[in-house]
Amino acid sequence: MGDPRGVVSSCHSFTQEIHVLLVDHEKETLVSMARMLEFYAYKVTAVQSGSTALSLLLDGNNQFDLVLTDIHLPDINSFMLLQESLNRELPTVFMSADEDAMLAKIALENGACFFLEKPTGSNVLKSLWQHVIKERLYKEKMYGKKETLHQYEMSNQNGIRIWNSEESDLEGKNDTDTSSKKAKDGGKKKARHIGIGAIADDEACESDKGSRKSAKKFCTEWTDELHRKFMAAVDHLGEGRCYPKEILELMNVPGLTRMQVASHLQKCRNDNWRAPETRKSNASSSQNNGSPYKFGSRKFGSMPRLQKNSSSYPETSHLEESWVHQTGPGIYSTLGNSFMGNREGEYSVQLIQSQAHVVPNFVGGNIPTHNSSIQSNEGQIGTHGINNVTYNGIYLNATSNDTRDQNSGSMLGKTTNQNSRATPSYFGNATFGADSHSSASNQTPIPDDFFDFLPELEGTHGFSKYLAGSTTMSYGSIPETHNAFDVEPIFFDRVSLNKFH
DNA sequence: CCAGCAATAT
DNA sequence: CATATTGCTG
Repeated sequence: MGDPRGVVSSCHSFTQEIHVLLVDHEKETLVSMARMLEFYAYKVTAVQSGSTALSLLLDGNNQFDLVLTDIHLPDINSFMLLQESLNRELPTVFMSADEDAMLAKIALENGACFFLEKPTGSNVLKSLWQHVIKERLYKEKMYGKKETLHQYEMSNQNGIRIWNSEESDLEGKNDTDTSSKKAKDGGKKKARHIGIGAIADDEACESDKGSRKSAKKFCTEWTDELHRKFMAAVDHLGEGRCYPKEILELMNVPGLTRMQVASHLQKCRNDNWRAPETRKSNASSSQNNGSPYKFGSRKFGSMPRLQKNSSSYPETSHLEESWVHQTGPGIYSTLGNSFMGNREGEYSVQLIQSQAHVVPNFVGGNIPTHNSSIQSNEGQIGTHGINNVTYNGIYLNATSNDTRDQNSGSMLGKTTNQNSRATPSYFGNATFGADSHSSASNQTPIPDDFFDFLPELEGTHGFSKYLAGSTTMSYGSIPETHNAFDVEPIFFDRVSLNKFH
């Protein structure tokens, strides 16, 4: 790792590199793809011949996470490779230079999880890791092994993790009886339970005795990152005026729920929260001592639900300093620095969380069985969807056409330090930021040039159309609930904490 | 409907 | 233990 180019890539937050077995007879393609993959922090083993690939697979010394191969291999039938790959439960991605839809279909039907057209855009490659995750999720669901995911979760700093509710609610609590209050049926059932979360040390959760597979409760760990965002939002809103809902919107963390924020807020108000690092040490003595996060008691305001006084709305001045005009992916937010910013003058202000939009999503994904609604390319791949964007401090409700993930060309030279990393996050059912229709008050037309700097989508989308039949398209809005594996890939490319020596 | 709080659950 | 959830009050 430690990508010398400082590239923010989607793999960085994994503990483990994703090891790709790349197979392509054509040398040029092989090399360029390998480079691209490495650029995105994959570990790559590139081979030109199918037989070599096969033997690598067979020998078992290599722990690949994903196989990416041209479907046309001169020496062997690529489906043999596929077969072997599937035997090892490796997600397998085929690619092909020619647009052979039939072949693509066959490949998908036979277990390939994706089918790409060559040449393949970097954005597609960048998102390949998601197939790995998806595969693991699938295994977890099938076999109930959680260990599979574990290693990936361990280092996810931002801490978004997926969980799919739906299976749990079947048995969990049907609320059958008593009809308490919730019984009003209505729309949302309890689909909301996603989990986001960061991993925490996790062992805490070993409580499952095996019987109830899905009873797990996932929590989000309030990592520094998350808390920083939280604090930034709080600061932005003003001490007396920080309500969970607004904080949530400002934080703009997919999957985070209002309740969670409220809970965290509650804790912070009581000064009961410690940063993860400072946790494990003795809680005994004066706890508030060494913690970097110690707020004056009245940092959050107790709850003056009053004055909407516009005049005293938080000065934007300090915010403007923190804008980061990054040409990176996606979205720009002002959040991020205020809390850490001044601490010991250690960090410069800046950073930003950019939320790059949807990447060619598991389109074409052929994860066995779950009927899920794989979203169609045409419909969803773009960014019709997540539309909460902060721009110059103003919430936009964008309905864009093409703010997709971009290649990182523009970030090449400038992103920076070893601290930069990306945190891919994925989730099952999530509540995104604000709901799109509520606060009309906050909305503002998008400046004409807002999307101008966003790169064009390049590359191929793969063959998702073959699944279109079973698809629920969702243009323009986030579906309320997702299927279990309907994972929305969202990248948080972030450059954070630029240390100023 | 939502914020806030406290207690309780996991 | 840290979070999530619930029940209650406004």
